[in-house]
Amino acid sequence: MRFPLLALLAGGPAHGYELKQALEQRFGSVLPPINAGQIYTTLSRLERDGLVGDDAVAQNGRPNKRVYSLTEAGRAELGGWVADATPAARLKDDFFIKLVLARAAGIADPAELIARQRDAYLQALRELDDVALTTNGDETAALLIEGAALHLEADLKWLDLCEQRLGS
Amino acid sequence: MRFPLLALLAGGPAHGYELKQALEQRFGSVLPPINAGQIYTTLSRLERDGLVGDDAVAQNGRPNKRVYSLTEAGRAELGGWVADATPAARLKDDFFIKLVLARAAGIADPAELIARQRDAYLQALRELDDVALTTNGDETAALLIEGAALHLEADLKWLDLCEQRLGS
DNA sequence: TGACAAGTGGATACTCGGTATATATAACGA
DNA sequence: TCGTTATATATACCGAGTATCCACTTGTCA
Repeated sequence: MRFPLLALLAGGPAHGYELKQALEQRFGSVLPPINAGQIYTTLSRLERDGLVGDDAVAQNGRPNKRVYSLTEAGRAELGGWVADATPAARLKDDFFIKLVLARAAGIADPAELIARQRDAYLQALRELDDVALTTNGDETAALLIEGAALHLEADLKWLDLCEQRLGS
Repeated sequence: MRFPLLALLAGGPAHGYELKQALEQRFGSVLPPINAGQIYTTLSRLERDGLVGDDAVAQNGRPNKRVYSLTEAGRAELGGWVADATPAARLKDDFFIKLVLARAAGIADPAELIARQRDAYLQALRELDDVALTTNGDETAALLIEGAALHLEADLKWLDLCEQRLGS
């Protein structure tokens, strides 16, 4: 959450609510709704770390708006994030851990686990197709969906592999 | 962490240190080392939730060992975990968010970002190959590595897609 | 033999991401 | 005018993960 907020602030000062809306506008059609609280807690951490500054703007009647802007340190931090490649991670897989441990404990048939998981992935793929139909012209959403589909296809291939190895 | 511990306890009562060793034995060759603290905090949460019970075992000189075992509720919870498919998730992608926001803020060239990310994925693939050479005969590790490789290949395909769409 | 590392066994404090919920007020339509 | 939605922020809480500390035993090597 830190860096997305910094990236948005690179476009100019903004207060929490604006940042939330900007994120929802860009990703809201496919990503789960953002919790407002997280925006504010993250902003206060960024401020604590000296990456953003805070100007209070008085409003009639309402509580003050807090307008955040990037500091030089924040701009540098953001530059580093953009310059560095995003780490790949992704070695740990929840289903695989379940498969291995459930087999070891003798509490499930691996073949059944794999079959059920395959059904779930296929179902998820179909749901992605449905979502894709509702996002007319939204390039960002379309790409996100295709990325998810590619990952699901990789997961399905992996299930096949697991089936072969564990069957033999 | 909760369910893996429950799954291990399905094989019989054990104390924290044994659970840590069991996990490391199965996954240690490829997954990052487990922090012991997390085992104990998770066990205490499981106990708070009534999923495991705790017998203190006195030891000469040392502090007591705490031997945990599954309760009926814990066994039921574990059964539910095994029976349900693991959710797919994976719509949110850190690199993609970076790509979209950095482009919008005008602080990076999308083509460059993609090129750098591709290099990083290719490098990660090579590193996976290296790790694969060191895990002779460990079926679990081999599968985990092949799964990671499949995901990286999906990521690479996705980068190609992003390049096409953003280039046009 | 004496020192130092490694193993056994456990606990606490802290950070971050995420969720839920509380609190005001304004605008707007039924 | 009454309820809903939008504006705007804040706090409390949880789980995952990391770092660090404690205490005692065993092995090992100079």
